[in-house]
This record gives sequence, structure tokens and C-alpha cells, in this order.
Amino acid sequence: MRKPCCNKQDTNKGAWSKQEDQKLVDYITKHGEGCWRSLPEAAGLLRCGKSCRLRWINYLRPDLKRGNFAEDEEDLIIKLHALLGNRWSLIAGRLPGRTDNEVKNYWNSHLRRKLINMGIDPNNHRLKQNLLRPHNPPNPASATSTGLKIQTIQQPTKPPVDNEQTSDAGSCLEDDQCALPDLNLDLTMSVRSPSIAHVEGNPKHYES
DNA sequence: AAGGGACACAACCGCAGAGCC
DNA sequence: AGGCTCTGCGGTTGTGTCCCT
Repeated sequence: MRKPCCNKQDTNKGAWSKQEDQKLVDYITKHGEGCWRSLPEAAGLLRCGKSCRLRWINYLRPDLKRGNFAEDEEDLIIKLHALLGNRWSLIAGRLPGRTDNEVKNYWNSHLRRKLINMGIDPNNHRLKQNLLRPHNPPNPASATSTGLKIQTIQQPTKPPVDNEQTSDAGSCLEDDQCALPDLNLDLTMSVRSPSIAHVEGNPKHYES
């Protein structure tokens, strides 16, 4: 049995107060991101290290963009999701100033629905079978307000069962064909640290 | 104006991988 | 080699806000 990450009785949970935020920012500004486990005590916070890390990464980091996603960011998320599936940290790594949590939330609340409305299965980025019927074409080339071009593809003579098996990760990396055949993304970042993108030209410690 | 449902987003939880001893 | 700790990730939940009736 794994030890809990902290003594839950002694830690606060739920929304962060302004004072807590300030303590965390002050501490990291002075000392940088160090050992998250010991940070709360050192910073005078009644939080577990995990909670501090999440708060910093998703909300307090000074290089965060926040605000609405631009259309090109939306397109990039959709394309990257088609390739990578739910690897939110990798996707976020290609979007400077965005966090994996933010991307994940945006996907779940906006983009998923958007794709569904366009007749695209958000799990595998294929046009839904019933919409491929000749009488009900989904107007693919102009279907999106984001400028994303979705091309109708001829489904190979693959049994539908295959779809189920390959879509569990939400990625069509292994698929021969995909709803986004025009993708030409440089994915050489596959070995990049998710946090590198926003650190490029920026030291690990955000303030010195 | 009030109530209820839908939506958006912050935060938590549990798991897995990496590194260290 | 194996166990332990720490960190990071993805899934899920909780809560506040908005919108519709």
C-alpha cells in the first residue's frame, strides 16, 4: 500500500486563497521549483506538494497565456489530438503558455462537442459512418469555422470491429488512414519534455 | 425573480515511470 | 535486483457561473 502523499488531516483542500497563492509565488520566486514534497512546509503552506505543483503549473506560472484559445490553437489541438490521442501534456507542449489541464478542459468542453457537431468522432477523428452516406454529406471542406479542413475519406474494407480496437487511445497513429490526411506536423518533439516548449529561451526558474 | 439544467474550469485522485539507495 | 520516493500524467469530480424556462 502506497503511502499517502501527505497527511490529509493537516492539509487544506479545495480552492486556493489569495494568501496561499501569494505564499507559493513568493517561495518559488525566491527559491525556484525544488522538491515539491518539502515545498509546502518551507513555504508555510498547509497543502500537499502535489497540490502546490498543480496550482503553480496550471494557474500561477507567470508565462501562462490564459484566456480564450485562438483559432490556430484550436486547429493545432485538434490535429495533435488526432495524432497523439489524449496525451495532453504533449499537446500542451506545442502550445506555448498553455497547460495540459487547460487543453484537456478545453477539449472536453469545447472541441469534443464541436467535432461531434461536425459529424466527426472525437475519439478517432473519423467522420461518422452514417454521415458518409451519399444522401447526407457533411460538407467536409467547409465544415469548420476554425478553418480546419476535414476531408471525406473512403473507408477501407476494414471490419468495423477494428475501429473499436484502435480507438481506445483516441489516436490514429497506427491507422493507415485518418480523417486528417493532410497533416504534416513536425513531431520531432516526441522526446521533448512537455515543459520545454514554454521554457525555450527561458530558464527553469522563472524569476531570478 | 427564481429554479433548474448546462457549461466551464479549478482541483483532486490514483496510477505509472524514473531515479535513487 | 528490488524496494522506496518523488514527480508527472490523465481521468474524474466539485463548484461556481451562465442561460433558459
